[in-house]
Amino acid sequence: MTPIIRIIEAKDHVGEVVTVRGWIKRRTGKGKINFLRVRDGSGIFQAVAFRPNLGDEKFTQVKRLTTESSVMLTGLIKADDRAPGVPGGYEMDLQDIEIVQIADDYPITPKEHGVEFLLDNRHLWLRSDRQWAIARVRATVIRAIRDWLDDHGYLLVDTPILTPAAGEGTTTLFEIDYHGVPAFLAQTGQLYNEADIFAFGKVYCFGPTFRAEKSKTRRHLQEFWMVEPEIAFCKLEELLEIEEQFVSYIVQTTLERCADELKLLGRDVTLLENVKPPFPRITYDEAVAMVNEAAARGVTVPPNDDSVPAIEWGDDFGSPHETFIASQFDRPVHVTHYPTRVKAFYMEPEPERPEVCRSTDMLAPEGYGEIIGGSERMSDPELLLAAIEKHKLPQDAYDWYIDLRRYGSVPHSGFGLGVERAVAWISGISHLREAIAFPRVLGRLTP
RNA sequence: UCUCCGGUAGCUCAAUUGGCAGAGCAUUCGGCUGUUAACCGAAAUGUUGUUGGUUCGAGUCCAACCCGGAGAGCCA
Repeated sequence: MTPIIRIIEAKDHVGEVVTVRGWIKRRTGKGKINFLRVRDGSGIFQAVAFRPNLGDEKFTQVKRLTTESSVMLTGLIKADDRAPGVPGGYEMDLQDIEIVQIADDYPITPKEHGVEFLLDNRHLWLRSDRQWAIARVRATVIRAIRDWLDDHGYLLVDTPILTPAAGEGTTTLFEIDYHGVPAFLAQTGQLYNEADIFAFGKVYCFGPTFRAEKSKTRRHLQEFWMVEPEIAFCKLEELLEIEEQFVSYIVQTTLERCADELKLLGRDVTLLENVKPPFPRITYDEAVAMVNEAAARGVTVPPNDDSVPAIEWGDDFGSPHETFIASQFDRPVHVTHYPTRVKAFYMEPEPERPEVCRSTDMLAPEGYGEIIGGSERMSDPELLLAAIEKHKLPQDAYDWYIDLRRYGSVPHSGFGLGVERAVAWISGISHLREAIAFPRVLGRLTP
């Protein structure tokens, strides 16, 4: 019985006879030699089946292997510069083979496929090199998120997914039947996070969130994962520092741990190496001036090379504006102090200038858009009550939320980071649908 | 919801002015000792998204609808 190893461990077993269990990605052959590209989840390498070494009977079995057939392969691990794979450079000289199953005709071929076909076959598409690399980047990003927060005194406190009508942007909520009462899938855990900080100081929630927006772009999913830290005794300025330390750690950790995966994805990592504090900070006022100056010059932005439209002070930025602003910097940029009227009711107004609020968006470079939205929250109960009235929200639904400001209110801040947007940005992939195993894009619920 | 683009073999696409429905890949068979989307030879592959219309004749023109993609708005 030979030892069973994972492909990623092959480099530690050069000169040994071992067994690898996995799937045939592709078989190519030339007469008495066949090359098996093998995947086992940990990595990708090739096994070389050479008829004189393997014997006629086993070689005949090798030639029966179809794409995605499952096998147990035993052979000698050799270092060879010609050997492709991830990490590559090592291959198996095949000595024995046990076929677990000969796979039926596999629908996904090495040639190009359309988006619809691939999404219909998402359960199989996940087996491809590229999806494997993205899944590993995602897992690494999530681990970095949790490590950083856990190591910096944040307590994980999960927030509910089934929520009552909160009155804010109800058109974007998925409604469900909660035993005869309408309920909604959560689009944020933030309000609950605010309750949690008064009990636990610094908290985060991490889970799926739901937006029923009719958004059909590369930057939108109906269901996506978001991490939302919330911090007591924290004002906007401190929040900005936390955000950039957090994002830098995620990016640098992923660069370190997923070098092979990013290489497979063709990511230009030099653009990520810059992602270290401090990040540039501009105000909404400055951003508006930048945009309008660019609009006057007729600057165009990807993806369609449309010119940057002018903006009037007080309006929110559209995607082309954000793309342009982010393109002016070599790392993510904080844009702070948005007009109060375009932001959520709970954001703390700037005391000297209440028409703007102590909000911040972090825009990722390379057109990936807003990856973080955050703010200092309103801490005064009277101001909050007035804001709820001004936004014509049902006051009784917010009784508990106002309570938080009545029993030991403190300045506090928090933000939400979209996991798929972060993964897409770090991976350099163009569409969020590849940043999660089973994406929920508008108009699709399967597989 | 709006704007633009598309739907032809299992997959990716082609088809001239409206005139016999075609390739490559995948599949099957044969050949070859270093392949990286192998190569060479052979075989097999169709309700052209749906419905209706114009026409001697429609993949091609017209209308409606269905599905998909890109973008806008909104957001992470």
